Amino acid sequence: MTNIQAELAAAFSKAIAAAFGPEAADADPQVKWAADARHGDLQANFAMGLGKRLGKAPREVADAVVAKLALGDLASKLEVAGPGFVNVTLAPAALARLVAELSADGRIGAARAARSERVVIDYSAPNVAKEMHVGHIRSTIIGDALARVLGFQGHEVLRRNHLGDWGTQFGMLVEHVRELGWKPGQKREIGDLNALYREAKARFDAESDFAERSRLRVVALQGGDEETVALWRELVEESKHHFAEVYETLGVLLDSGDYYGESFYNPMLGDVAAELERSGVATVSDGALCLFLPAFKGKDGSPVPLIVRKGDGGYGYDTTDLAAIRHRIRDLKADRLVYVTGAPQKQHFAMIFEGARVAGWLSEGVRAEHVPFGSILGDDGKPFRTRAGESVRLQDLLAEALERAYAIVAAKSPDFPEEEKRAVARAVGIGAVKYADLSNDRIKDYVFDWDRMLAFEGNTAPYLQNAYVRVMSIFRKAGVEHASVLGQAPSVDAPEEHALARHLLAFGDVVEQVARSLEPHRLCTWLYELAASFHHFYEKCPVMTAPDETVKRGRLALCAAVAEGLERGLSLLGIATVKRM
RNA sequence: GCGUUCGUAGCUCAGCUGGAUAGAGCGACGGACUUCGAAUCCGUAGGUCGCAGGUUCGACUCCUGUCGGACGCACCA
Repeated sequence: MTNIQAELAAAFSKAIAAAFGPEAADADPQVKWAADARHGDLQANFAMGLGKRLGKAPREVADAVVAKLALGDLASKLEVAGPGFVNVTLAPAALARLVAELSADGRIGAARAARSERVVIDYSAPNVAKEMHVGHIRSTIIGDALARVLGFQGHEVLRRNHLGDWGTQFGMLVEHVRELGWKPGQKREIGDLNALYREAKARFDAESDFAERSRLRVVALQGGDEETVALWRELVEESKHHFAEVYETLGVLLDSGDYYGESFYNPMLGDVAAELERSGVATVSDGALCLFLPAFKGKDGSPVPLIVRKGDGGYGYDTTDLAAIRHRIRDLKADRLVYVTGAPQKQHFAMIFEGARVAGWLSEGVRAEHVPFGSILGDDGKPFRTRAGESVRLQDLLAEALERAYAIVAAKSPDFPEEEKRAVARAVGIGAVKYADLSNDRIKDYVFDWDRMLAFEGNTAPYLQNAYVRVMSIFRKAGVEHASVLGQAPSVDAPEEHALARHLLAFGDVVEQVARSLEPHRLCTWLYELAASFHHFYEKCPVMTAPDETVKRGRLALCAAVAEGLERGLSLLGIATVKRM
């Protein structure tokens, strides 16, 4: 499959070298998709910069390059405009051929990565014994989309769900359930783990002797005491069932094979500390083993360390994260490490990465990236909470999404069988929640608004799903399977057809952008523009009543490519499509 | 105090590694259904891109300063 942007860039580079010799050959041709249809399909913006460098007028430079340009039959029009932009309009035959190719290759023309990397992606990370709430939703949804996109590119994606399943709070929790009479291996209905946690916490704060027993219980847990460990394990297992339900509802890739909680790294902590101490990278300060990083300063201007080993001999999250990064680089041999956690943890991960570099684990050839995201706000601009001021349980949120979507489907399509109503409600409701989260630039906070995310207007999942439904409706009407016309030449003569075809060609570039920037909203923007462009076509270019059979076949072929684009694009975001709704 | 991050139309947001006259949706106003799904589409009005400098042929984009919001800064994740 040809990437038209890359192809043009190569042709321009050649022409630049031919026109101005080797000293100009390194100039970036700056081939981009034209933002405005009046400027053709793609534009090359090298002339202004190169003209400056060569001391020539930009338009002269552009003319000279265009004279050397060999595009074969790709372009129907080349023009030098404005200060020296070179506008390229794709030839109909070439455009039709390219769209036919991409509709049939199963990838909408997106290339597989030149080199398959092993990517460890860390996301979701709920806490055991606490229910998942909105705080976990962004990491889960964004991480899932990134895992899908990177996997689609042909990378080997290792999902890591860094569960909060270890630490001092488990001393408290295990002690509490033990005192409630729990015995390992008993059959029991656990019910509300959250409530157990709250009870334990309340006792911990109120009863000093319980607090003391809890501290001893932590020691027992860390020391491997059989009964303590067994009870802890049961609590963890129970939580995993809860997580699995949420992931099932949400439709994300995470499964039980992806659980690598903090406890997984626990056995490595001592060795990590020993290694850092032995190599002299970490030093003792105030009784704690610390890894000081001069670039990170605290309130008083003195360096803030990573605490490798606490003063009491225990280990905190710094050590766990150091152990995890060492393990992922040294043992898993990852090429790329991706951490999808909230923006407040930005400095923490910058320190972990710097610490890993100082320790000699993270070196050139391995990329470590934190993928920060903002918080979810209510319509009052404050953190999204229930009216009672509590954090919203993820289960409740998803249940409401399904309920609201079901009400819409029931109202619009009352004749659908019950089962289909539910299936559509699931695709639309869950899709709306995911898309609302993914379609904004992730670094920004975003305002949670049911009505907006479930609307059929604007940049929403229902709008995109509906566009897909309309495409499929055409095929239903035509009595043609959309898959049967994939690979056929589309009609690209009308301006709306041309624009739609051109937009499809950019998919591969968009996927690459998402994989590089780890910003899924770029794919959302492409999808929204695809749907909008399809609607323009839909208004102006009837398929069933096309002027002749050739145009009709060409329009069906174009529709099939659009269907592929919508379906594939949404699936990379973890969002389902339905054939009617 | 230091650092990170955000500030684009009344509201919610795009604007790709600086590129042409800054784009959408909602809301407002005005249109389009015996015609492939009107669950949609088209048009009009609406912005000194927080502010001030700077770099550049060219700045919403980069740099400096400044104002406003959010967040972070040693043994909790």
